[in-house]
Amino acid sequence: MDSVHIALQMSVTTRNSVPTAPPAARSTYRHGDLRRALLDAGIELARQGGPDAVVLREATRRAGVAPNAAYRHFANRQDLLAAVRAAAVAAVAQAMEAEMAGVPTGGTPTEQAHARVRAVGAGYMRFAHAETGLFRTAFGGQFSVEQDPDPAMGGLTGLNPFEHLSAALDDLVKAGALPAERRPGAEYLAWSTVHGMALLSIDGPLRGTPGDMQQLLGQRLLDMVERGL
Amino acid sequence: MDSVHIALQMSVTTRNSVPTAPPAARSTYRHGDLRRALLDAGIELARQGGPDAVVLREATRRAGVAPNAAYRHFANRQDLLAAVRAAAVAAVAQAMEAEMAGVPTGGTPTEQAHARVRAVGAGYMRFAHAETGLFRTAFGGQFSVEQDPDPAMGGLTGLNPFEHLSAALDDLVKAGALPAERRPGAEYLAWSTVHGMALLSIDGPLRGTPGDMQQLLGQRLLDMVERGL
DNA sequence: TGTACATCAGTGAACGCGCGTTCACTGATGTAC
DNA sequence: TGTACATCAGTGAACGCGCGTTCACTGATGTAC
Repeated sequence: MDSVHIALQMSVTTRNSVPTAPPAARSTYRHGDLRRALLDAGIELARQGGPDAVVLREATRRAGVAPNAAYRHFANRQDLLAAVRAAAVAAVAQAMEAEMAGVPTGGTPTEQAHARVRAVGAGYMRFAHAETGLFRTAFGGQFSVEQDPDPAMGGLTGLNPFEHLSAALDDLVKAGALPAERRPGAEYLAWSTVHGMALLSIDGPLRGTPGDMQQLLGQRLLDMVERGL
Repeated sequence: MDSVHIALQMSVTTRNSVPTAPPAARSTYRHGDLRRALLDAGIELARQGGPDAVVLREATRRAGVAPNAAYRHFANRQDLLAAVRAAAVAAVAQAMEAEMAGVPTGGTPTEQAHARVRAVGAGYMRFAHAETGLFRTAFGGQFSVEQDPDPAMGGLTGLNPFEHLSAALDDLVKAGALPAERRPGAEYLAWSTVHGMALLSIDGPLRGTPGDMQQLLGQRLLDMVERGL
């Protein structure tokens, strides 16, 4: 979980950013980096309340700026939300990367490949649990991630979550652990599975279930996918 | 698809209802069955626009009644929405029942049991596709269906969707097609899978995909579950 | 190096919106005698 | 069978809300000469 959080911080703060101006009681007339400040505020809102909580006026309030100032940097509310969404998707990608970084390097290529697929899925579910609001922002409403990939949605490796999954499945084929004729469309089968469990854990009947219980169910789910694919 | 639609109509109109008063230009001061009219209007709104479209004022408008008249029959907007949700969940149950009714009666108990599980899953996904707005209302936001079952959420058999799934899995065990030690929690694995695909088809990357393609993917998904459980 | 000026980031005030909900009411219904 | 009355379903008007967005503006910045 902490790795998830750290990954997120990195995506939010470290990436391509001029150092942010002091957030409280700006003394200068110009803000310095209002776009970044609004985006950060939007991300924080999304984190706490999901996409619907990304409210233009609240973001400007937090940035200490008049409501309409936002229109210098975003075309409208949708535009801000899209930027927040991209950051949220990128954070998912980083959660996957963090999970993959923990995969032991030993073992046969087949074992490695399986471990990577599992890491991708586990990262996805773990993120949903640890950063519910952002997960909802990324994948809760309408979304598409696969074609015309937006670089802003990539993690540190530049790959977005869908691309991570695809790559892992390709490896599975290369390692001979997945028959090539079953490869096409397999992303959607695997993704469905993990996506469904994430949502059941967040919104559905698994909401109250303790974390380690969910962890366990998640593992069984991944077993099922591994066996069933 | 048509079976889904018919099932829905039944849940909406036929069940436990006094015949609805003529919807246009009421002449009497009293409405006759305003509660039912508001519920029907709410269901129609949900069907077209999901849960957020269930707007109190719009429902009263459609019923030809002053906005505050709704408060004679529902405590508030939430209360109306909950009633709509129950109807939507019941409609899902009926979609499953319609699908199960199509299962051929021949075959071994094992084949039968497998076919029932598949029918439950297929009904769920088919409903999501055919009645997107209602599906979102039933299972799009926060929901729980399993404990303290609300009879309003049952289909014609009285079972709600979760109970249908549970029963089908129990049968699988009885038929010897699922080891008993794997039974606990299996609902959540199966449900996750199908739930995820439903949402990916509605909101996600599979949105544009033609129906028969989705049908095919759905079948592959069910294959995977069958093999993996 | 100094000054005039264009640029454009942020301001202040205001708008229209539709919503959920509350108030004191009115008029139809059905029940008690 | 007829009348008085309690009940309560639906009315009409109004409220406060926070939102997104537009307008004409002001004041700091950096560039051209």
